[in-house]
Amino acid sequence: MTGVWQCQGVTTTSAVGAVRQGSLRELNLAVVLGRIAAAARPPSRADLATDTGLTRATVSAVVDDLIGGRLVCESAPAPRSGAGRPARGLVLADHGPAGLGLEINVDYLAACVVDLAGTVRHHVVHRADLRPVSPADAVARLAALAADAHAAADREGLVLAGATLAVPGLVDAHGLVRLAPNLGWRDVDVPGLLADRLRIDPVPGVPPLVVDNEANLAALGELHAGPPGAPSFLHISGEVGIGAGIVLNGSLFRGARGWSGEIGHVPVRPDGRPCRCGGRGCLERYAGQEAILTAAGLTGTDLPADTATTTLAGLAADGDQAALTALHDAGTALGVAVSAVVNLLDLDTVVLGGGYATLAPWLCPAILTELSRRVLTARWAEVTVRPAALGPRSAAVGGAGSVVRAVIARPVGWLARSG
Amino acid sequence: MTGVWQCQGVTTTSAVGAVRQGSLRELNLAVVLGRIAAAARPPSRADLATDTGLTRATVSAVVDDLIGGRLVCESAPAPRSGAGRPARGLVLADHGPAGLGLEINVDYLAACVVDLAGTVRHHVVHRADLRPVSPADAVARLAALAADAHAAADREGLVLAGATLAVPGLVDAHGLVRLAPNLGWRDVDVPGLLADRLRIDPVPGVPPLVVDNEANLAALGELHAGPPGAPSFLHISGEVGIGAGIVLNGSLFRGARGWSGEIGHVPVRPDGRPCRCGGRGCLERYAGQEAILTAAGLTGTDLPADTATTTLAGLAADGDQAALTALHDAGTALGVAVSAVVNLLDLDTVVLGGGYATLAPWLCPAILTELSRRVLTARWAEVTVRPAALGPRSAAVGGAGSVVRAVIARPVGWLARSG
DNA sequence: CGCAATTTGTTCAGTGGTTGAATTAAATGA
DNA sequence: TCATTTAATTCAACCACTGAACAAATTGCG
Repeated sequence: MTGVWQCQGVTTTSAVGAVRQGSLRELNLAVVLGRIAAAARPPSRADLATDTGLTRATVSAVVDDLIGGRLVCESAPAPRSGAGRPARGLVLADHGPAGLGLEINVDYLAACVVDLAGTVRHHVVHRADLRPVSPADAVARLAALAADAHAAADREGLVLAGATLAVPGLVDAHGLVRLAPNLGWRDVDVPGLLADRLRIDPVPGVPPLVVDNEANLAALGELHAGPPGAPSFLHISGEVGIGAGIVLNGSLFRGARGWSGEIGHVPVRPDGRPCRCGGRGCLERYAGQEAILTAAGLTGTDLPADTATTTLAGLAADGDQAALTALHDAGTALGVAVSAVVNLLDLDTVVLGGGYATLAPWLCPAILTELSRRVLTARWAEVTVRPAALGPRSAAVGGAGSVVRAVIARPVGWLARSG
Repeated sequence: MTGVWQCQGVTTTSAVGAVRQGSLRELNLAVVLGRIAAAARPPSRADLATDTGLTRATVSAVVDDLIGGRLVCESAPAPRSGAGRPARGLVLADHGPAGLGLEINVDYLAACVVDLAGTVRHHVVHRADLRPVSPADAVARLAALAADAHAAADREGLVLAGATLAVPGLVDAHGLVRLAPNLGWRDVDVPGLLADRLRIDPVPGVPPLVVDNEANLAALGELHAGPPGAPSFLHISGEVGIGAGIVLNGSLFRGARGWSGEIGHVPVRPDGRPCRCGGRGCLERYAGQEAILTAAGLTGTDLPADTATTTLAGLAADGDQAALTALHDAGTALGVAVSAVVNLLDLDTVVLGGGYATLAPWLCPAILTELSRRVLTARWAEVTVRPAALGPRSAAVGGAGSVVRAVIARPVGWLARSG
């Protein structure tokens, strides 16, 4: 008896819709555009044909549609070795659809524009303490930043296809911010306040405004910034609270209600300090921004959070003992929580984002120590812990990126819109 | 500005292969068969047409292929209300392909046959302490059970399309059992020992033998036994060790290397009892079978594990204080670990399987108490904790089910095989 | 310089599979 | 008995992919 032996079964094709006649072209448009987006260097039509298994004739037809829709451009012919007609490289258009990324956080507002290729074409961060500001006022200020971003996009020949707003809290399926504890918000209808001010010409299949948790979007940003593929990793955002975005097999896992990633209340000392969540010994009480700053003796200085983090990093770099101890202890607590996650999900990568991105050099050793002690499979397979590629404040960029990914995933919507 | 407002972004179409001409029919065969499998009552061709969006003509053609391939049968016309030609109901064939499920566990062997519809057509459990038995001998005994199952399938007109073997340990991508601690196995090449004895006529697209972790397969069994849909839940198997199968959006999540679900070593008392994994205060030390039995005063009785569990359940039912306390404490430990998982993944359901299935009535209250204390979103959304629908020892059934799911997910393989 | 070799991209008749409308089939109800 | 209603099939039309042939553009060798 011969056959291919494999351990893991076939992944069941999750309720894919039926394939109608027209869906055929629709799907192939998405496949070809996806390959162009994922390719390391500009592929030729012939490359795409061998890559996808389609014939060159089909690929040419599909690419013609994509070029006609201004999603793809022909780049300068790549320098080729060997004989034969030189290939014409295909790249994502730098003047087509773009995504608008927005963020409301505790101590800043942000807006950015990301083009199809994932390049950040515009990015503005506006520092301000938003805690004393009403939701309506905060949204009004954000709308001004969004208008600037819109103008910048116009100047660069980009068309905004949708917007994504990152908030530090729980968001329900309708975009309602159910709870943003560190902002003091509860049941705020952000889409209702913001939607009419954005003036986005809707693209079929692309939601004009998505509101999502900041940690989720930062994880998405990390996903798109990294090499193509379907990685699984945990992205931990250390802001005032601690949130995590979970990327599994290349897509964000949001949980049954979109509220996944609440790692801040994993117990790391079950009989430890009481937490405002009602539990005891939650991670947030040992590795949250406040806990670290207090342990390092930086409390009461009334610095903005990001400045305090930078100060702390500076102290640690200078060898300040209190800072080093505080960071080591926080790293240990993080390590306990992360070990549980890695044991459960068998992840091979943990990304430190938000404030942790800056503090990563001093957090990593303690985290790795805990991982090697507590992860059952540590002997066979390494777990990588690294700072976020996009650095802190990446949620807006991740959100904008998710808009263009939506266009790339279903290009027909865009093509139908612009004749 | 109008449009659909939604919180969560579009799920990116994960690297789907290109759609060739022939794939069209291939995909629609899968879609239609999937709907027939998922339907609550036998659907008619017309039902399928409105359901899938295909035309009735196309559905008829597709269904003809499926009936010709003996995957689907016409059932007796369903009693219809109202006028009109009565519909002919379509059901999965009870004489077509079937799956062989096998299990090697610490104290029993099992083999079963499951047909397309998910009905268990044959099931044999052979009790034996496998710890003193060599892997080769254990596989030889299992092969005898498998031969019986094969004969039973033949008698019922079923054709085995593939086999799945459940083992209580870590399995790598090649089917190698890297470590089965409670069985004392290490780096055992089970496919090499078993494959040639199974005599399975391979079906294209269906792996002839899959080896997987027992907890994963039990979770798959639970998934298929439940209502159709794409649920997310955690299935906890309490055997000698504690394993978990994680089902996310209707598919099993296996992790980067297939080793997800190691919940037994989540710390629930970080400075608690030392564990053989090297950590301290692991869940297994508080809610593992040994820990519970010891706490209940049932240790040293040298009973087989399942008998001991039944005995314990009997004592608890009779109000034995030691048993009740032991179960309450185990439930509390489980609740701490489960809370962490629920906070992280936002699951709405936790299923108690393996030995826990029997003990669920006494474990649930303590688990629910911890959940309500520790889960941040508990106020908005309930978490259901329930015993496994398939009961204990469901891994073999789940494995057999995963074989038929593979056939349903890609029926062309089967159709190509049998003219 | 010229020509074969090579690779890219396009053209075009052919085909598979879906489409939509018309038709047949089989029941209910007035 | 016949109009009404719903189910399923038939068939010409059509859409998008296929495969082979062809045109285009470059390298390399004599």
